[in-house]
Amino acid sequence: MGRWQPDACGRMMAAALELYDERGYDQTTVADIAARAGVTERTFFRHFADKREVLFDRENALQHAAVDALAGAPADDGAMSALAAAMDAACGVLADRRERATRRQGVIDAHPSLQERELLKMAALATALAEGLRARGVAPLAAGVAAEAVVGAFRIAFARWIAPGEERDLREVGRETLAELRAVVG
Amino acid sequence: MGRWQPDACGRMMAAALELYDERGYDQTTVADIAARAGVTERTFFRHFADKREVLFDRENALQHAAVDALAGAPADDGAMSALAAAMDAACGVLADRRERATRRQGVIDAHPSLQERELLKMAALATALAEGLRARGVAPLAAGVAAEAVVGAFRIAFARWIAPGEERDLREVGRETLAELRAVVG
DNA sequence: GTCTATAGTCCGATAGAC
DNA sequence: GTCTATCGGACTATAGAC
Repeated sequence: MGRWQPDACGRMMAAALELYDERGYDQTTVADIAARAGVTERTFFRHFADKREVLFDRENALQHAAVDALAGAPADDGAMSALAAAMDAACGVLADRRERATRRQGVIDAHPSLQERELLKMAALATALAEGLRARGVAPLAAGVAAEAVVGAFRIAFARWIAPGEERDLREVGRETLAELRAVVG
Repeated sequence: MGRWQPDACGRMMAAALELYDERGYDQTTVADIAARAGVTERTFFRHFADKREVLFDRENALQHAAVDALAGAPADDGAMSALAAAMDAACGVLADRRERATRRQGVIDAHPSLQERELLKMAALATALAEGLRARGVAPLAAGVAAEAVVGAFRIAFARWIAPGEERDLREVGRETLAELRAVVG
């Protein structure tokens, strides 16, 4: 065992979520987070680009799962079928973390800066999915609008899933939301 | 004539766009903008919440035009027809400002912070349109997914419109993009 | 690990319009 | 007088530079 406690990154992420939740984002300084995680301020900024980024998965597990599922969908599936598989995969990543996802989203919803960062991540997801569709031979314009629509549906499905009283699995809510998208747009 | 030159707000917005364009967002300080506009730093922050906000219309003309058009659509129009009217109205607001819109978007595309802010504005637009649809009697879930999809289409239409070589009116590009959305999702 | 620039806030003061 | 807009300076924290 080395000089430092292991998993400084994970400790900072946990400390940040706790503090943002307890006393609010504005009332929490990076120094507070670093102190609770047992590191220095400098270490925080070596791991995370800014105070917001600590709330977001640096591995981008959600995006990778979605993009992989898209690429793995049967070649003769249409754009929407492939996107449905991607959405299912994305939902699967979060499905067993409802508790933590709810707390995290509460923090994000409470501060516009955090909402902005989340929207940027979602936009990156849409861009990646559109790229994946084009790689499957979908026309560029169709790929763009379909990816945007499905990511929008994902955001809504997620919001419904963490709402009080919702008991279903995220994948089920996602499928229902996607069906609604087809119904209302088509 | 008073002690101050009129339209300090407009001068700051113009100065900011010029400076962000000329030397980049990071290389421009609020003091630079204030100096070029002939005001002090303090005055800048009285008008704009932060350094990013100066690039965004405080009147929210786009959102108002879209929401008004949505409310004014025939009562027996479905969600997508009403949203098409809203999109057309939104396109109309920008249609005769292609030059300025292109320059502004170039600045935004060059910096993630500005993209985040823009995405927040778009999310607000989607929320407002979803609310407008619910007021028209559209079911909440359908209203949400339809509004998200159409705002996504609007963003793509806008990007295509300002692309080099595109000669058509934004409204025409918008209608085509919306048709593509219906085709690929339905 | 230290140092610094700059974003952004808070206090109050002041000058003009009405 | 009230109302609104500008200005001055001090202050903290973020974020990047050295």
